[in-house]
Amino acid sequence: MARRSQTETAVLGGLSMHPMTAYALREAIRDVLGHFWSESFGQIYPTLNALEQQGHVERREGPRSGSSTFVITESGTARLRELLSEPITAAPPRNGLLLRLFFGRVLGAEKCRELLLEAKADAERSLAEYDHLARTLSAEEEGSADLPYVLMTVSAGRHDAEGVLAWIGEALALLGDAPANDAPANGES
Amino acid sequence: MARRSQTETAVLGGLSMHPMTAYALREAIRDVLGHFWSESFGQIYPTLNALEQQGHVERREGPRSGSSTFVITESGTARLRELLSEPITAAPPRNGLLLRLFFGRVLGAEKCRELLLEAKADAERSLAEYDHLARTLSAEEEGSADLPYVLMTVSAGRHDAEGVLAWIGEALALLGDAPANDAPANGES
DNA sequence: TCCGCCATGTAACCTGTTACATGATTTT
DNA sequence: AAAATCATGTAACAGGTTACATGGCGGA
Repeated sequence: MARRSQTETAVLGGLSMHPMTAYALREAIRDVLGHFWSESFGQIYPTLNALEQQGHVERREGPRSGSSTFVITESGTARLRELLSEPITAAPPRNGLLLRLFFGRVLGAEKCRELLLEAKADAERSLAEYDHLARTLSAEEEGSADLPYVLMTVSAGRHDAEGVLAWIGEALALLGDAPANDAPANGES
Repeated sequence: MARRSQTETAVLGGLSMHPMTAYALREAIRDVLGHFWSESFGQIYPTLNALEQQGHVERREGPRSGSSTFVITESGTARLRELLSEPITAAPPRNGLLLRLFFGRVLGAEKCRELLLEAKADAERSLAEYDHLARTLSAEEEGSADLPYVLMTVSAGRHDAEGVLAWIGEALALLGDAPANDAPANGES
């Protein structure tokens, strides 16, 4: 089995967009793939060394003394294509919010409501970020062949956040929310 | 400290509903919390032993020779309440589908479309399961104080699946799929 | 009788995060 | 000159899965 399962994919994928240092790669992953992926230095550096030894990336002079810019090779691109074609290994689900709500009788309705309101604020913040991101990317990367794919992932985030918001409305209703500041009830159920 | 394990929470939570063996606990987690949580034997057994030593659960005669039924104690319930009140430790995001789509230019539009159609089928299957689950639970657990909380988590699953379906429609459009063979745009059902 | 499920546990093995150690370069 | 940022890497540890080892019990 693949040792560094999907880290290899993320690293090669990042370098497939343009060459960069390990440090920049991590920043790119954090800033651009952040809503759906993450990697830490502790994974990135060893993975890059392994990929270099396999000839999938090459080390070039970096922007500073002692730093290296990594460039993906032909074989690296082939390897990436291979990795992207492998079946998706889904992480076992672990949703801390739902775990708490499931045992809501023990936690208490009031705390549950608080959790839901927090989650609502988070989702709203995310939504705004996705909108901003979509606009920025559409402008900056206009015409790029990558753009539709990138926008697809942003769209996933938006729909997810919207789904969460819709759910929270329903969940608060299940908790028997009373406050009169709420929106009118919807017709169907 | 490093992020705490929520296994303790899940185990105490499970036992808070009713006493059972470690084996049954794992089955319950798989079958009932399955859409948003998972635990393996390798976690459950050591956790139960630790909880027993702390006096949070007690070991009783099990349904078979050599088996034990675990019962949550007063202090166990208090501990559970405490754990449920702790801040949620979110797992770093890792969505293998979005990772593949992001690098879709390398993978190729055709493969991307296939991935999306697979995901669509999954989401539709999930949706049906959630609907079935909601109906079954509403009937079986009618009047239970746990019911609204349980339904809340099912509702989360449903909204998530719906969000995925909505997203997939948009994503396929971004891929430049053929005309409107689908019926995506019109009102929610 | 034999198979499959209930039941308990452990050990090996990954995968991945965090903290640490180190230093160069840019900015203030 | 000090502080922030860029940059590289390692070691320790946490959290978790899988495979294995073991055995009782019920039904075909």
